[in-house]
Amino acid sequence: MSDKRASDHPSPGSNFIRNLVEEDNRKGIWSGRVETRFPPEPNGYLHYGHAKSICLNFGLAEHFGGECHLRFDDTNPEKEEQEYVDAIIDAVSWLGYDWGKHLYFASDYFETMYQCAIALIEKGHAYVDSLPADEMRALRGTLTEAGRESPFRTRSVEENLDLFARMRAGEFVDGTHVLRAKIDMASPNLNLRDPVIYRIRRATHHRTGDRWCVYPLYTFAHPIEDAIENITHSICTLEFEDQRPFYDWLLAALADAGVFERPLPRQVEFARLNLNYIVLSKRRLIQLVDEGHVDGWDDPRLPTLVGARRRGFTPEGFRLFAERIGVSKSDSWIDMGVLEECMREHLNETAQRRVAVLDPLKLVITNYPEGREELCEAPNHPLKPELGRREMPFSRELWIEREDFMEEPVKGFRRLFPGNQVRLRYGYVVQCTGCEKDEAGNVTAVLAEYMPDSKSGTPGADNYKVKGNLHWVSAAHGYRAEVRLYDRLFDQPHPGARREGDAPELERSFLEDLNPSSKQIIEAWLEPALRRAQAEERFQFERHGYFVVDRIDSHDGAPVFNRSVTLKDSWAKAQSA
RNA sequence: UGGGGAGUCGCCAAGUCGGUUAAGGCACCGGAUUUUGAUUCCGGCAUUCGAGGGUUCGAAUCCUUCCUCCCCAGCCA
Repeated sequence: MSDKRASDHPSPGSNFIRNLVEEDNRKGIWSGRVETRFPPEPNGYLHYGHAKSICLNFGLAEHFGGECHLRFDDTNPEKEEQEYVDAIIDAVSWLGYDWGKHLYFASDYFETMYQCAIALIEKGHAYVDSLPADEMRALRGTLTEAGRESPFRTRSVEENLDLFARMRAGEFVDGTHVLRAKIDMASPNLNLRDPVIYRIRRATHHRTGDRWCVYPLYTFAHPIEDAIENITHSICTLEFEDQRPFYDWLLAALADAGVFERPLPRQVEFARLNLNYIVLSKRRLIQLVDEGHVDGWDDPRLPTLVGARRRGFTPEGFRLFAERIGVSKSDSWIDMGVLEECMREHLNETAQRRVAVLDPLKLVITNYPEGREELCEAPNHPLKPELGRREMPFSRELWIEREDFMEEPVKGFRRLFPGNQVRLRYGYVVQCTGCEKDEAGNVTAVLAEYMPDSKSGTPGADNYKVKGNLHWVSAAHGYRAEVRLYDRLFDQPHPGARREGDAPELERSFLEDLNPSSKQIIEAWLEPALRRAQAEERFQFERHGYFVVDRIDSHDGAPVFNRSVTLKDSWAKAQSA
C-alpha cells in the first residue's frame, strides 16, 4: 500500500527510462551501477537531435551517480574522419558534459571483435558466405516471404575459420566473402535472417590506417562495444528496436562462449527528436551546406551544435530543453518555439542588458542645448543589482527605433506621436511636438521637448506617469556596427511537406520552404559600452532580444553581433493578428 | 498483406501490477505588478485518455475487435 502511494507521486522529470533503471536497480541486476554511453559515428557534425541524446545519456548517469562514456563508433572507414572526432569532442564538452577517462573508439576493439567472430564461428554460430551481394539479397526474402539459406551456410567450422583468417589476411578482393551470423533465414524479423557481421573493405581508416581490410558491421560491433565497456543501459533511437533481438542473441552467445560475463548490457530505445521549422536529416543538412543555402556548418541558422553556439544558444538552454520535452517512445514533433523559449529563459537570467537601435530614426530634443551632454545610469540587469551599472551619454540628438514613432498612431500605440509623452529609458521624459519629412513624405526626424525635472533617479522623476518607455542611443556617442538578425531557416513547419491544395502527385523540395529573410545583416547604432564586448559574450538588447558577439568575425574593439532569439512581443503579435 | 513500435488537452508528457476530483511544462486566454508592450505574479485551460464492445461495485489502466501513424528487405549507422 505504501509502495502504491509512493508511485502516485512520481519524481519530477520522471520518464520511462528513469523508471526502468530504477526497476533494474531494485532488482539489483547491476548492483546499482549505471553506465551509459553516447556513441556517435564521426561522420558529420552533431545537431540538436544529438543534444537530446547527449543530455539523456549523460543526464541519466548523472542522476544515478553513474558514468557516461563518449565513444566513437568508427567501424566504417569510408565515412569517418578525424575532423569530425574533434568537432564532436568540442560539441559535447561545450554542452558541459564530462566523460572523464571514458573516451573510447570502437576501432580500438577491432582485435577483440575479430576474436569474438572466431568464437562465434567455433560455436557454429557464424559462417563465411561467398555469395555476391545481389544473390544474397535475393535469398533474403521479403517482408512477407521467408528467406532461403545460402549454399555456403553448411560450411564446416574448420573451413569457416580458414576462410575468415584469409579474409583478414587480405587474400580476397572486396565483396567476395562476408561473415554471417547463423540464426534463422525464416525469421519474420529481417535482422535475424543471418545478418552480415563482417565484410572485406580495403579503405584507410582514420585511426587504424591500413591495418585492417575486414570491418565489423554496426549490428555486430555495437553490442560488443557495450559489453567491453560494461555498459548497463545502451540507449538508442527507435529504429534500432528490431535490432534488439540480435543484440541479445549475440551477447548471450558470446557469454555462453565465455567471452563476456553476465549481466549483459541492455538496449533501450527512445523516440528521436523531431523539430518543426528546421530539418535534422544528415542528407538535407549536407545539401544546405553544399549548395550554399547557408554559410557553412556553423551557420547560426543550422541546427548543428556549432551553429547553435555561434547563434548564441546556451548549453544550459539545451539542458532545459531536454528536460522539458521529456523522453518517450512515441514519435513526436516539438515546436521550435519550445527550444527558443528555453534559450530565452536562460538568457533572461544571465545576459546583461544593453541598448541598440536597429532601425534608426533621429529624435531631436529641441529644448535641449546644443553641444550639451550628460550621463544617464542604467543597470546591467534589472533583477540583479549586483551586476552593476553603466553610463550612457545623453545629448540633443538621439537615435530611436523607427517603429517607435507614428505620426498618426493606431489604437493602443503608446510610443511617440505628436502630443504624447514617453520616457527615454534611464533618461528624461519627452513630449513629442512633431516631425520632419522629406519631399516623398518620409519621416526624417522626430521632434520633442524634454522635461528638465524628469530625469531618472532624480527626486521629481516619478511625478511623470507615462506608458511608453523607449530605448535610445546618443547620435554623437553611439557607434555603428554590424548586427546579423537571424530567424528560422524555414518558414513552413514541415519543410518539403505538401501544402493544402497541392495536386496529389506534386512533390515539393524542402528548399522551397526556405525562409528568404532568415538572415538580415544591418548596421545598428550601439551604445558605447558595447565596443568592449568580448567574443561569445551575450547581451539582451533591450526591447529587442538576445545577441551574442560572433566568435569568428569579431575583432578587438569591433564586435559583430548575432541575434540569438527575439524577446516576446505581445504588441507586435496583437498588431499582426 | 510478415515482424517490431506508438496513439492521454493546440505541442510535449506523467500516470500503465484497476480505486475518491486525469500530474507537470510549453502555448493560449484573462488580471496584477513593471522605467523592457520583456520578466515576475495570480487565475483559467481534458466529465475525458485513437474508436467500438466486454469484464468489474469501480478502467486511461484488464479482455476483445477495429482504426491511424512510425520503423525494418545496406556487405550504412
